[in-house]
Order: sequence, then C-alpha cells, then structure tokens
Amino acid sequence: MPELPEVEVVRSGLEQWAVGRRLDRVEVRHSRSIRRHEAGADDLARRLQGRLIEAAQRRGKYLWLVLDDEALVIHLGMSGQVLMMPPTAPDETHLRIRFTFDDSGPQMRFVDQRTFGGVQLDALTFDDTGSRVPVSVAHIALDPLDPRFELPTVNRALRRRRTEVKRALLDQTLVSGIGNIYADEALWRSRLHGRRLTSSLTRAEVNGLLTQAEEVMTSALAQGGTSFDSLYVNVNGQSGYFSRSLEAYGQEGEPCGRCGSLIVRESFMNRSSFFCPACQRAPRRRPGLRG
DNA sequence: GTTACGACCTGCGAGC
DNA sequence: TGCTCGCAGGTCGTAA
Repeated sequence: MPELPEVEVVRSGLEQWAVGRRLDRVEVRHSRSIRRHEAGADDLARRLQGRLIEAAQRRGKYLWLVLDDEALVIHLGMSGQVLMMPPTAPDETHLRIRFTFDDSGPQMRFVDQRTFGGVQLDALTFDDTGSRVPVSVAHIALDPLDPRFELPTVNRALRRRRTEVKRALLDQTLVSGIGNIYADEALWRSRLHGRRLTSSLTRAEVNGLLTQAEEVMTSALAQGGTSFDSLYVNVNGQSGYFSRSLEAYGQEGEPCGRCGSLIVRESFMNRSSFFCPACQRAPRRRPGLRG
C-alpha cells in the first residue's frame, strides 16, 4: 500500500521523467479517478493541454505536479500507480487516465485497481507553515521527512489528543505520510501498543515513536519502498524490497525479532494491527472504551 | 471543535 | 467448476 516512502519513490520518478515536459492530451477512462475534479473530464483535459510541468512535489502521501499557478494533485489511494510507458505499450487492465506529452515520448499513466486514488487540478496557496501547496493539501500536516518537521510541536499536539496512539499516528492532520504498515513498524520499534492512550505517553515515548517512524520510512525509502504484490511499483513498474525487513506488519504467527514471542494480529479501525504481545504490552481495558 | 465509524472499491483466496 | 464471502485500507462525510 503506498505510504510516504512509496509516494516519494513515485515523486522522484516523475521528477526525472515528467518535469520539463509539456502536456498534450489527457484521456480519462474512469470518472471515479477524477471525482475530486468536480468540473469533469473535459474540463480537466482542456485545462491541462499545453501546460508545462515545472516540478514534482510531495507532502505525506499526496504528490503534485506544479503547473505555473496550479497543480495536478495525485493521490495513489490503496492501489494507485503512476507509470511512464512508451506510447506503443499495451494498455494496463486498470488504466484510468492517460497523459500524453507534446514530445511523443513516454506517456504518464494513472493505473488504479481499487480506484481509491485519483487526480485533480487545484490552485496553489500558502498554508500555515508558509509553504506553497495545493488547496486540497493545505490541511495535511508536515511529514517526518520534511526538513521543517518540528518534533517538539508534533509531540505536544499528539499528547494533547484524547485517543489511542495508533489512531493518532494515522491522522494525517497531525503527522502525515504514515499508514497502517509504518504505524505498526514504528510502534513495534518503540515497544508501544497501538491502543495506548496518547495522554498516557511521556514526552520521551512520543519522541522515540516519531523518531522511529522517521527512521523506518527512511530505511524503506532506501530500499525502494514496501511491496507485497504488483499493486505498488515505481514509475518504471519495479517493486521495492522493504517488505523483507518488516518486523511486525504481516508477520502474524512469526517470532518477534526481539524476544521470540509470536506476533499477533488484531482488528483495529476496520483494518489489521500486528504487534508483539510481550514487547508491546496492551493497556488495561477501561470501561467505556470499545475494542 | 474533537473523535469515531461506515462507505467507497476491486481482485484474490478460502470455503462450500 | 462456479459461486459467495471476507479481506486488504486511505480518505471523507456524517453522527455523536
């Protein structure tokens, strides 16, 4: 599933293969992939024709191509891919949008099996941090790999929340880029159970957790991201290798790399959480808390 | 304002 | 062989 490292791999690929090129035709093959572009497919195609791609930028799991005073915002959702393919290459089964350039070079293809992802053309604005970002991304917090990310600020904000720590990690308005996989990995590395209440965590515990989140995503980025299947690939269609380094996520029944206890899976927020029951002690259930 | 939860969506594998 | 069902999970709208 594309989280920060996977999206950064795609952004890097677009910087290499799309920046500096001028868009020509845009073919929308599935309306759901542009559902956030309310003016529709024809409007998107018309407004993109002839536009020069000036830069490829990212915040958290959102990436965007800068087009003068606007941006083409791309979110990969759960299964989205951005592929650079020769015009003669056969269409992918789940090809949703085809972007053709005026140089007749490789096409940019948005491929998305589950259609949770999508693109939209959006105005650029300045957010609270003074950064120039698309309007639709302005509410997204800085991610741990952003040089302006301030650990003490996020630490305070996280401990002010009255919720469980994994829920807070997945809240993109608090800290962005972290999804289910890296949340579980950061919690395992920090020896924290995801159901611990944020208000019960010490400043040191939160600092450790955020630092581990940054480190695990940096490691994943160095290995090209995490891939379990063909659903995540870079712009050249190649998979990353970090899934071989996962300690918790997807490791149900496998021995913990620290203590040898068997990794457990439990349902949380309509998805799965993986943790070591010995290293990551669950908090005592309190009356009134569901789960 | 904050928090929790369901809906959206499609392919795959398990079970019958 | 073919059908049904559960599972995967990021984001947003809605309810409390």
